[in-house]
Amino acid sequence: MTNLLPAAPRGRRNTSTALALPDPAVDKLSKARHDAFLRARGIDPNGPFQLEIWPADMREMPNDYARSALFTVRNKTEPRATFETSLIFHVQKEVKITYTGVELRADDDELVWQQILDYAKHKPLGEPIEFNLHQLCVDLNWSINGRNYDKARKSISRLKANEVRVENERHGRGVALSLIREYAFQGDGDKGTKYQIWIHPGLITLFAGNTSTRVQWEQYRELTPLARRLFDYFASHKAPFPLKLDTFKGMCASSCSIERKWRSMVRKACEEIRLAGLVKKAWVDDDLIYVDR
DNA sequence: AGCAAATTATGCCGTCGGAC
DNA sequence: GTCCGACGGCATAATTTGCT
Repeated sequence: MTNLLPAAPRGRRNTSTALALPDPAVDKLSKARHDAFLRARGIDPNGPFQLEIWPADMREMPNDYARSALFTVRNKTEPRATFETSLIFHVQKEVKITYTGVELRADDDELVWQQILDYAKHKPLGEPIEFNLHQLCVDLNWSINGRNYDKARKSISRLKANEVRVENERHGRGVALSLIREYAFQGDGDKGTKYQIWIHPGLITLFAGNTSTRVQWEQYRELTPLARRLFDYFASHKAPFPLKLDTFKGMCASSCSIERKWRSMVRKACEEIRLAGLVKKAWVDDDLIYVDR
């Protein structure tokens, strides 16, 4: 569905490799460790970096994001919060994510970003990708109307206006980047529909090796936000440990204050991912969420 | 009048609180 | 546990308005 994009330039038609290492103050030791990390995963640390081309019916997300509260689930009556270098909840203690910007929700931002990455996979990271809002809405299965165009515009703007800092021991160094590095559009900001987007090459760190998760897009994009986050967790593990109800609540940054209510919502989400055919079985027992894939 | 665009009405959805 | 309602976003239908 990305036929408005040119075919992937596979060759080594290089843009400046200086782009590849944007951090001016990176010390040699940390760079060496990071280079080794990339090399060990078959990636030339000098770039150019390109996402692996996953199948057209799938989308991909870094595990470090999938298991964190970067994308939240809250009632839409609750206004989006603003964060400034706030520590974002993460299931694993050894991963530290610090976020600055407007709260991103699983309801829209998560899907929009995944779709944009799908456009981006055809080119080396750092090169502009082009699409229009009609295409985006079709790919998200959002109906084509002005409101959804506006929703997409706002989402793109939120994805641009943030800083996500990920520190994971395994990476060899931390990365701080914005989910969208830069974008341009044609025409009026409120009405433009043709977009150009640049993704930061540093994002490759989060995808390097076996550190990201692929999901069946058709089913995934239809999930309710809560079910989507639940599946994010299960999908990102080969053999998922049972997840504590409370941990999952942290992962969603939910503001639900009634324990029983939370339990019942999660049970519904379990049923939903089962019905979607994404898992064999998912259930809540005592304070744990189990899955059978 | 004839048509399309704009506006309004109606009903559904997901999260969350609360009643029983 | 089930059920219902508030809330605001959304789709769709029904209706009005504006233009030629």
